Parts: sequence; C-alpha cells; structure tokens
Amino acid sequence: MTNKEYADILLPGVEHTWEEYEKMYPERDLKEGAIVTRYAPSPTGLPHMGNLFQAFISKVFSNQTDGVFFIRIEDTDTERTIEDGVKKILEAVAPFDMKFDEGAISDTEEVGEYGPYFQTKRGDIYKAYAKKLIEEDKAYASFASKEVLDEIRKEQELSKQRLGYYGRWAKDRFLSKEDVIKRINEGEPYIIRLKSPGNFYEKVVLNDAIKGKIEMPENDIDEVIIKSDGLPTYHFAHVIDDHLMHTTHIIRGDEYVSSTPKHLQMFEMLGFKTPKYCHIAPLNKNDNGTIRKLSKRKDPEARLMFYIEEGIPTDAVMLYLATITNSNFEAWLDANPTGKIEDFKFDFKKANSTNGTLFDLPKLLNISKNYLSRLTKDEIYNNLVDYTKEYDKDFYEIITKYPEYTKDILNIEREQKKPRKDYSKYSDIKNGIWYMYDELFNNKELIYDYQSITDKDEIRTIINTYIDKYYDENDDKDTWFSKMQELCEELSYAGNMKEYKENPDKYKGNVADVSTVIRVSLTTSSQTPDLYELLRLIGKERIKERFNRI
RNA sequence: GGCCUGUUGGUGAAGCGGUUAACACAUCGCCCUCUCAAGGCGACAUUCACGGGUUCAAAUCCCGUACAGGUCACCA
Repeated sequence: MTNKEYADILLPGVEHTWEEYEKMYPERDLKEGAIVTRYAPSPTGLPHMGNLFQAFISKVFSNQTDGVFFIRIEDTDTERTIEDGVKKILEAVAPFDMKFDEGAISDTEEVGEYGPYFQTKRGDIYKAYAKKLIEEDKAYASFASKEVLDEIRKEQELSKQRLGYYGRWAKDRFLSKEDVIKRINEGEPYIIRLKSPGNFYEKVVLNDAIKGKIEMPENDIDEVIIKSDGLPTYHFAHVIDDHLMHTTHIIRGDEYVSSTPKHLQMFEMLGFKTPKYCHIAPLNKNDNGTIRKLSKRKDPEARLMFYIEEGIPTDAVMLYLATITNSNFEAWLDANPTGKIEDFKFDFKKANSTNGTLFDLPKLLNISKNYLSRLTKDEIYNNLVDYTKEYDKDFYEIITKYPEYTKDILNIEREQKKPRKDYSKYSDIKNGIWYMYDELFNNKELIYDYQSITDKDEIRTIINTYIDKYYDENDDKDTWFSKMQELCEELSYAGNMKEYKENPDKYKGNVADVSTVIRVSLTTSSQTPDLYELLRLIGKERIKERFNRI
C-alpha cells in the first residue's frame, strides 16, 4: 500500500489536494512592505477590551502600510460556539471603527478572495494538508483515549518527568499501517497527530517583533492536528490559514509565546514561509494594589458595551488604545491636537514588551475629557443626542426640543484655543447643565448650594439690587463685569480681588462671593461655567422668575 | 515542577553603557478681573526588586536570589 492510499484511508473524502489549494490562494498582489493582519475571534462569547486591543493594533499596522486586515472566525470549538456569535462580535466591535477588508460579514456570509473565512467551512483544506503530512510520514493516526492520556500523565507526574505525548510515551507513533486500518475498520475513534521531529534539548529561536529574541526548547510533543470531530486544532488551523491567507504578521496575546515553537515547527514541516510574530502584553488592572489580568467577569471596563452605555466616546477609547500601543503617541497627540490615529506612525519596537500593560480607566477618562473639549458644538450636540436617545430618553426629549439653545449652552467656552474641559463622558453632561432647562429646574425640590454668604436678607439684597440696578441684557462681557464691581462697591464688597486680598478686613467680602450668590440663586450650584454666558442664555424674564423663587 | 517573560517615584511609563532618570496622571504649593473645569509656574525617585560580577563608567551587560505573570488540552 502506498502512503497516498494510506492517507486516503485515514482522511477519506477530501475533494482537493494541497497542491490545488496552493494554486487557489496565490501570493497577494501588494506593494513592498505591506502588512497583512487579521482579527481571529472565536464565536464563544462577546469580545472584550483585550480582543479589541489586539484587533486595533492589527488594523493600525495593516492600514499604515496599505496592507490587508481581515476577520477570520475560529469556530472549531463547536461545543462552546454560541448562537449568533459572529453577529454579536461584529456588532460589538463596529463602534470602534473596526472595518475589515475581507472576511465574515454575518453569521453565514463573507467577502474576499482568500476564504472561506470560517474555519468550520475549511475542513477539506486542513485535511488536504494533513494528508500531505501523513504521506510524508510526518503525521499519524492516534487512538489514545482520554483515559489513556490521563494514565500517561499520572505516570509522568509520579516519576517527575515532563508532561505530554512525546517520545517513548507516544506509543501510537509505532503502530503498523495494518493495525491502524484494522482498528479504524472496527470503528475505533482516532485523531491525527504530528510526528514531531523536535528535540527538547535543542533550542529554537523566535524573533518576536515586539519582544525581541526568545530562545525556547524545541517542541517534541506530538501535537494533535485533526480532532476526532474532523476539525483542526487551533495550532494546525493557524498555520494552514495564515499561510493560505498570506498573513504577514501574527499579532496575538503573549499567552501564545510558549506554543510558538509548535507553530514554527509546523510551518517548517509543511514547507511554508513563517510569518512575523508579534506578541502583545495582556491588559492588566491594578486591583487595590495587586496587578491582575483585566477580567471580563470582574471588571466592567473590560466589556465593550460599558463604553457605549456610559457615553465614553469610542474615539477616545481608541486614542487611549493608541497611547498604550506606542507610548510616544501621547506626546505626538499633544503636539498635534487634531491629529488622527491614522496619521501616526506606529512602531512594533515601541510597543510594550513587558508582561503587562496596565489598563487605566482614569487615564482613559482624562483622554476622553480632552477629546470632548475639542469637539465643535455641533459635534458634541449630535453625539449627545445619539447617546441620550438610547440611554436618557427624558433628557433626549428636552435637548431635541431646544437644539439651538442646547448648542449655545454646550458652546460656552468651547471652540477656542483653550476650551473648557469638564466632561469625560456624555453621561456627565446632564449633571452639568440640567439647571438651564426650566423643565428640569421647575419641577424639582431645589437645594441651593450657597457658600460664604448664607444670610437670607443679604442674599435678597444682593440679587434684588443686581436685577434692579445693574442687570442689562445688552451689556457686553466687560461692561457686565464692571457693573458687577459697581454692585460690590455699593454693598461694601471688594470689586477688585487684589485690593481685597491686601485688605480683607475693609470689606464684607469680594466679587467672588457676590457672583456666587447670583450664580447659586440662578442655578442652585456654586460650580458652573461662565456666569456672564449663563445670564445671557437664561434671559431677563427667567432670571427674574428664578430670583423670585427664592 | 519544567519552560518562557518581567520587576524604574503614589500610579502609569520613557530611557537599552556616560542624561541634573523624560513625560503623563495623582498629590501639594503659588499665579490668573467672578465660582468650578481648565491653564501657567514650582515641589515630588541621591536612585532604577535584592546580592554579586564585568567596565574608567551600569537603571542599562552577565550570574544568582526573591517576587510577579504566562504556558504545559481532541480550548482557542
């Protein structure tokens, strides 16, 4: 019996040969230096921040070299695959500007010349290459059941030897073709394992684009490549897919570093060119002093929907991801405040090569605050409308009832060189400006937050004198302030802060105290944006109304 | 246990043989024609986990120790 016939018995019913597949997926026609990357999720759950981070880096490098960025669905673990998994992944990742050049576009559909992009639809392809290995005596059928494997492991533990199916432990390696065929005919389940040529006492070198040179022992474990359900394992699928899809850079979490010797070995045994490996550090979190991996279960900020629900702009999330990708991004953004992520040149060497990058929500919020301050009033208004429409219906009704008024409020100290920075997320905005809307102001038990001046008569005197003698809606800002100072003089307060600081005893207080009374009487809050702008927007009638209410 | 990787201020993080050890966040001062948010200026590591070694010179190179993380599946 020839090896080819033998391979046909082990893996029957395979339509094409590996040579045919090689022809079907020729080299991509890309310019020199173009990077081909992929996002390869398993549809076993929702993607989390770590997945997004990995996808983000992959996208950025492919985009900046005019390469290809595709999405491949690693759905070989049929046990854990969830319903609508692909749809859920695509939807979760879409708000973060994840656009794929090719790959899955729904649970069943895909686009691109290098598909199928669902591993479950590539069964024949994996088998064709597995057959090649069998023919070359580089792979074999193994009948070792879970029980047998358990026994081997126990024995290895007892005698303190390395764990795994290798060397003399890999008994099925030595089965004769006849025995194998006989057992197959008897219906015994089997898998295909690689016949590893590796020597544990020799080293392989991984030249990682991020981590640099890493030396590891060669792999000598007979890794399974085709499972009993006929589907490939992760290792085999990765090697075959990334070869046929011509991925140039494998960007993945560094939990894969230790299995890279297996991959390197498979590339070599199959005669494939090895891609560049880029292992990124996992996202960690400082949990009360202890550093641990960001957890989808324990940490709300690991969930992608968290950002949408909280109203943290997804653009800001990406700016943050960019800063943890290359820490010099932040300085660059500082120098180019309106710069776009795609204009920055990322560098693998500048990526964090240590074994953890800390995912810091306060820092992200700080970036978000700066980002929001740079938006125009129309941009922030439209985004706020989108956000409230989904997450704050009441406020949505109000702001869409008064679009121009709302924009004017949002525009206070905005659209200028040093814009006001007081919101980190869209959900902060209502808390900052609710008092500007009569609908919210009038139907509420109000608590006035007076500061230094709390005497009722004094407050009454200040607001009455102000509205009767000094308020004029036509005043410009300078005039307004001079009148505030005049008001102070009349009531024995210092209009000039310097003078007050020099002789605090000469006065009852200062302009700050007086304007605080007006501010609080109008808004209940002692912390608001520019008072002049507020007065202008509220208007004479409503100012009087609010003063009367006190 | 084996094999990898890492350890720089309150926090994150640059630096990769000669620097006053960047920068950001936080904190604390001071400054600004109104509060707050900002912004400006200044303070904040005699020292880079620890112990040894190489070198004229080490946070940077080498060895050891401690601690932390990853990985050892018919899961990806």
